[in-house]
Amino acid sequence: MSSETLPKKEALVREILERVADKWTLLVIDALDGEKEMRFTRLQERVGGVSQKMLTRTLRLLERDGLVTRRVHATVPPRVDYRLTPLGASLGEALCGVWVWVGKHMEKVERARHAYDEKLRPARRSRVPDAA
Amino acid sequence: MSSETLPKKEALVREILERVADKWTLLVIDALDGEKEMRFTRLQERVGGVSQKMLTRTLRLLERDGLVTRRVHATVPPRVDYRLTPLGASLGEALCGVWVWVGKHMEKVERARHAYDEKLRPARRSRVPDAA
DNA sequence: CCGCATCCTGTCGGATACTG
DNA sequence: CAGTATCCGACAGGATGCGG
Repeated sequence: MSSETLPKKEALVREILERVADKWTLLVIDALDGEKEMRFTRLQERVGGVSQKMLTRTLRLLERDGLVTRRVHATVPPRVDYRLTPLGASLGEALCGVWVWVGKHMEKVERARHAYDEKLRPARRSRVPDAA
Repeated sequence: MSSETLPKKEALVREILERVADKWTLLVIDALDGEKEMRFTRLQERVGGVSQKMLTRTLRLLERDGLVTRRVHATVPPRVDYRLTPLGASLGEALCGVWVWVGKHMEKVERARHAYDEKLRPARRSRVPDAA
């Protein structure tokens, strides 16, 4: 954890964090995790709700970062298989802790939210800036 | 890890993940982690690069989720202290694995990126959709 | 089937100015 | 100091249509 690292490394850490912390990346890694290989369409089903545009983009970036491999079969109709690299799988492991946390504590979070929202019921609603 | 949960729980997990996975939340949790309490401005310095608007919003959402407490001192000039709740600290622990991963593997990621970018040098640049 | 190109919208998020 | 209010540009990301 923690902070005072060299600004160079610091910047890179942040960049990678922001890369991984987008809307779909974690879900794609999760979907791929534990499987040998998966086709594009199957992956899209497993993730659920992702457009093919975003799935494609997400997979390309993961491929670029060396976390996922992309294998194109020269068949017709085309078939493309994705799988985690060892590096990607190791990230999956690291993320596992977060998944466990969410599964374990999400009800507390839900209760906290309701309590928070209740408390400012009558008067000025929404202390969260830019919220509707 | 993994998938086949009830769609209800599944949705909540995803929502919380998406909440945590924004540009600043992880960095704020990290900055707060291990400290007892921190003032708004100090926090802003530690995170680095965050506008007060985004810091405020991020903190409000964390407060709503029960991960952070907000204490206003009725002094002049005003003073507001933020700190992680036990729940927030436990999330910090879960995230620790991700931090460690990034610190450990980011050089491999960098090398993978360069290799990827090199490989499609001459012809059609950028296989990543919507990239410049 | 996979994925690229285009269009279009909402939201994210920075800059700035103002208040208690 | 710790916000709030406003403006605005940039981009994430969905929908659709085409192409190999």
